[in-house]
Amino acid sequence: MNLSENRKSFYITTPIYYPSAKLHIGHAYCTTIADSIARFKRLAGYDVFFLTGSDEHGQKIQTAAAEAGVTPIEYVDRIVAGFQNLWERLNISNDDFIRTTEDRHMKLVQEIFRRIYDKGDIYLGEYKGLYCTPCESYWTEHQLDENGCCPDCHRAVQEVTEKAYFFKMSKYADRVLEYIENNPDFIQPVARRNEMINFIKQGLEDLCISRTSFDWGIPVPIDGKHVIYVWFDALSNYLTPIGFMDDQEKFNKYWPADMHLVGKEIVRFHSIIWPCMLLALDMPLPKMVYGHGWLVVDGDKMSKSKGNVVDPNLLIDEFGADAIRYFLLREINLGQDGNFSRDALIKRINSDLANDIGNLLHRTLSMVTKYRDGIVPAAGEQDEIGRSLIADAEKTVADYEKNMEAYSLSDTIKLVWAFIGRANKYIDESQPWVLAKDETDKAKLDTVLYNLAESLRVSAVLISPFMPQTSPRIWSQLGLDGVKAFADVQLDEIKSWGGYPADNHIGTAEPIFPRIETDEEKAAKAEKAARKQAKQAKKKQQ
RNA sequence: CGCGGGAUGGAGCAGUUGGUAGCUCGUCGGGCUCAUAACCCGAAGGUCAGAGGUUCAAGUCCUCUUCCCGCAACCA
Repeated sequence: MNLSENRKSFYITTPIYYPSAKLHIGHAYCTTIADSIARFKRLAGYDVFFLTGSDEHGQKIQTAAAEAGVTPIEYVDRIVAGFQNLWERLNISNDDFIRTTEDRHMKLVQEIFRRIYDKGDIYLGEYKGLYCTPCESYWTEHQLDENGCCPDCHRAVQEVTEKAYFFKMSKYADRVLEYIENNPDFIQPVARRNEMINFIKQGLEDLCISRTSFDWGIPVPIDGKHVIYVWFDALSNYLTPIGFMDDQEKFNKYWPADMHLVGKEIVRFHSIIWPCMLLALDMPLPKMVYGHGWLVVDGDKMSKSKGNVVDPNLLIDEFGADAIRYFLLREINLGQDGNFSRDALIKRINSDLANDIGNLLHRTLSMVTKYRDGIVPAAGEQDEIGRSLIADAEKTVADYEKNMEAYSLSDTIKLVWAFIGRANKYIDESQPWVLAKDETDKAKLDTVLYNLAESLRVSAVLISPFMPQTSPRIWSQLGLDGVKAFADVQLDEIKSWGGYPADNHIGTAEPIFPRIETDEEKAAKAEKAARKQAKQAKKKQQ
């Protein structure tokens, strides 16, 4: 019998991003969160499906492509290649990448349109909007500039009416409200949930789902003059790659989704419009919509006009993917806005990555080399300090799982780093350099070295959802490649102490995170060190 | 009174069902030398935006005020 048949499934999605421009650090943030959760779930033994993609239709794309002198599909092909490249560089482990321009998706959208139409929940009506003719765009009243004109070209807009298909969303408002109220965890965090409840209580209007003013979209199956407008096209992406049209078994395994991770500004679409659509299709609703916060840059909202948009590719070039991932996940509390700054990033890299875990690995390997010719000995009897370290490790793994199941990523990372700190302290407490001087302490030193190697093995596994590149490097330096490929390691394997094989030879040691020093920092550090040395020299003389 | 979020030691943040205010960085002092001028210990520093109220007890609940920030039917 195949064990995998019985595994619990877990389906997680990010929004599909709009390729009108390059992705920025905010997109990377969202996708990194989803990736870390997906990786954790796999580590914990779940059968995971992790989806991201791109939302490629609409007026904006059509216009941008025309300006660039290419066809819309040529235009999006190029930008979407950039998306995929970024995810590769960030080590995003998505199981599929959905593009709304793909055949498989267009067929699905037409199918659900037809089903809901046949049911009588779609009707032809009139869409009234404020239209800017030169820009060929509709605007809402709030989007207009201070003079009530087009926010792009600042010319007058006119109220225009066009025929459009509408989805009877109002019909499902009560049922969605009921679902939200009966499922406290459906919308996270709670602040967003309250907002949504309020919003529905104000009453829902029917939703306009087609346009005739542009044609870069999926044709309405019953009316060639119309293309399907945004929500039916975009939200339904979550159904396409898991077999809605062609693989019922797969579909049943993964639907309903366990988690739609979205930015806070689109919580409404995912927690109201999307459930209404699913109800019209007589389908189960997703278990959770999680609205994460936004990144502000040095305290300012990121925007093109401010020119402070952060390009994740440049950050990866400079600091590496894992450092960026670590910073985003550690520094920002899921669900709240968070601040991104270069200074804070460098501080985190130096203190947490270089000093704490990097140096723990380095000093451990160095002692194994120096005292035991590169072989991690079997542990002798554990003394009290050793036992406390072990107890700490086991508690850390248990708490880790609890926190990750609750999606408290930042708290989880703090827990792991508390353990790394504990291991560093263990070295000071047990003073291996003293033990090394006395042959009668041989067994004690063996135990210390073993405990450190094992602590690092545990740590490498714990950090792997967050830093998927770093873990295998630690694994390799610990000499574990020949024992087991890191990719096959499961969380269960660190739940009890002693998994590091005794008498194993370590690999080649090299710093995993070199410190990043600006010139000023270097100077300040040098000065401080000099002062300290002078003081110590003076003391010796006395 | 459109809806909502935030205001906590120099900086960035935690504070679960109300019960002596924590973390990281930085600063200062000490220890150690295996290590990436790293690591470990200790200290200083906050009347928790302001005012009032509930309570034996409030950063935590209620009211008001001030300031910042989102959303307001396609900016993650």
